[in-house]
Amino acid sequence: MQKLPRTFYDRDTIVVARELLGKHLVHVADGVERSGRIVEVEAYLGPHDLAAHSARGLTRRTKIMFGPPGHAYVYLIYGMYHCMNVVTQPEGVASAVLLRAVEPVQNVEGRTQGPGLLCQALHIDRRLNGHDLLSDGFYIADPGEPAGFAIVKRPRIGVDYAGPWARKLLRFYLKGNPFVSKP
DNA sequence: TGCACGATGAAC
DNA sequence: TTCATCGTGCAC
Repeated sequence: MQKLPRTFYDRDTIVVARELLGKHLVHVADGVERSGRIVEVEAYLGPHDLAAHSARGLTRRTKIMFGPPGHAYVYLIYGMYHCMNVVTQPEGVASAVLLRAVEPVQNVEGRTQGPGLLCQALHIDRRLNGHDLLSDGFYIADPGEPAGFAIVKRPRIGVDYAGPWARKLLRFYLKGNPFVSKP
């Protein structure tokens, strides 16, 4: 299975988000390799996107989003769940793709439909924040499946406070897939 | 130094 | 609809 190259992430965030669907997220922890097929994502376009953390500018938390593409941006939300993002576009452009749901592939226990559950099932926490996704142990790969699936566009979840940005169709998922968090 | 509030999920 | 639970960002 081919690991995605840096150039895959160094492109327009919406393009990267759509093309991440069907790819496999792989994480090796405690000698166990866990992986899931990405079925739902959301694009966050900094710094003008009011729904993105990067809208507040460069801070200690968001500095990863401003960094080079192909790195993981993992943060704690509501004090109890983690969210996994992939940094996109060149260094200095604060944009990322939130992984919202995966379909279990290998060594996955529990549910994976939703950003918090996804991280829990694949043992992802904020120790992985800033991790290079081209390294061994934590990466995204192309399983080489034929691109035959339909993609659905919807507004993002949980960002109603973001005014006009809340209504933009920046959430993408595989049509009819049972592992999508909110069809 | 203090405090209001989430890119959530599960229970009621 | 409500609540658990805590790091972050910004006001004092």
